[in-house]
Amino acid sequence: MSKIHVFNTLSGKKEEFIPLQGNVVKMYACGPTVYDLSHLGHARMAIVWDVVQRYLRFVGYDVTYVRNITDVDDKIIRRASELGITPEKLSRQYTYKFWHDMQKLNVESPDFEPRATEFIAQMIAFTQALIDGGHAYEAEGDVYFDVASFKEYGKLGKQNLEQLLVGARDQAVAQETLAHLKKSPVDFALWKSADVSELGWHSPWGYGRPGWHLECSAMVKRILGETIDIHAGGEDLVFPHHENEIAQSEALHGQPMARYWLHNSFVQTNSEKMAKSLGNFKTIQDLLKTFSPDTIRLFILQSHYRNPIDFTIESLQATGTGIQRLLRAAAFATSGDDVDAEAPSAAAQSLAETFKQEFAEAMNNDFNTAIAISQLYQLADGITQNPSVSDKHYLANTLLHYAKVLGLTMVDTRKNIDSETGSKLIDLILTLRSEARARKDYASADLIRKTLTEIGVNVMDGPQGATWESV
RNA sequence: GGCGGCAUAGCCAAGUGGUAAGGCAGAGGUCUGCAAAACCUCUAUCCCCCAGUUCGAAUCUGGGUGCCGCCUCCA
Repeated sequence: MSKIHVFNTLSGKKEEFIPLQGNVVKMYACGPTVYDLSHLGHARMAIVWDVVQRYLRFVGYDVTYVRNITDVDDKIIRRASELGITPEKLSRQYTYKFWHDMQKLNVESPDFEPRATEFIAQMIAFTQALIDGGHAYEAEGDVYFDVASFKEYGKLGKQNLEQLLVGARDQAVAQETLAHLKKSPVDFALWKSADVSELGWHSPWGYGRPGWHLECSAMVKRILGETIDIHAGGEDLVFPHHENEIAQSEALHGQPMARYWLHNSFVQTNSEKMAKSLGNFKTIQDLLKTFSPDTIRLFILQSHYRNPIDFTIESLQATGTGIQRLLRAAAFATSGDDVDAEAPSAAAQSLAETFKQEFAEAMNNDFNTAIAISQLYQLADGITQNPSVSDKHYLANTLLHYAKVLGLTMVDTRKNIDSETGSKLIDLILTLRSEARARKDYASADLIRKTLTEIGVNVMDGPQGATWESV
């Protein structure tokens, strides 16, 4: 089997993936700031890194996966005061909603899901250590990171410090309030002072709150250690968020913060970034009203994670139609009773082997889920074309197994009728209809079919009688 | 202004030197009382434009054009 290669933002190249310690993989993904409902963009982040950690486990790595929740932030505070509730209440509310969305989308819970407010002590200690090491300074209750003290600043975002200073100078004019506190306009806050009436904590520099960038550095250090294998997140975090994390952590520890920096691209609408600030987003809650979790997941995984996805209802619908073929082929895994009596044929075993190789090849190549999914479709064709029941069963189990590596539930939602009574009623009606058909009373038969269609039940006449599915 | 990315059929989307995966839609067919579904078959002489390197390029180089992201909170 080929080796895993990943695109590392830090080097700008695809590199072979070699964890620091043998089989152990330490992975951290930046999660959401919980001040509003999660949208399709958050779903992409969660699903992409969910698949990466699932796959790494699948090939045998001992993975510790951490995804944080930012629950202290200016936006949370602002939003809470608009709503007249406490920031804690607001963030807790949206944390629960995020968890609910994740569960619906079949995103596995991370091994650790730290919330920033649980690690304030570590953040204060981190900041103090940076001050002691000469990498940070206090100014009127704020603490700033001294960018000039970290010579590699800009290496992740490929930013030139002089250019940044030019840009920052313009910013500084607009934000004079802070400018006088910083040694350099590009210095960023580790700790921000706050009024005691606001959300905050006591620190050696007075009452205040941690800076956003510091949160991740402190939590990574506390939970995973000084050097981790994979640090992941949305591409908008490359600069400045991850750049600043690197500056803080590497200035303090003198060693790489992460071996591989992986970034997912965005979901766009009309070729424009989907974002709360632009008001063009689709919430996960909303989408789940119309589309199945598998449809949403497949839609996201059909594109490579580093390419933008242009979201349209039409393309989601197209994905939903396509997934039916996968589900039908997978259904052979459970149908048939005495299927295990015969061993799969050599041809079927060979097909399965080829499939597994192609699947691994795709995933090993920077998690190319688009290719992996196309292999799923080809396997599905192989299943429907194979006349042998035992082969179908064997291949369908392979299909299911690998679909689940991608986090697809493969639950066929089409037979969802509210109750057993309802199902039995429909079965009864269809029995009556088939009697009508036997009498060549097609007017009655068509009336029944039309009426059932109207209430969302599709009737399909086949050689073995009629079957139905609820849509 | 600086940095980075993308441009492949009607739509979505893989492919980074060897002659265009896959999905949706479309066409034809099988089945059927009809329909739907299912299943089978077909569907880009060509990969934004120009020039170059090469036996050979969608893939590499140079130059254009268009679009997007980051540089400010953002997955």
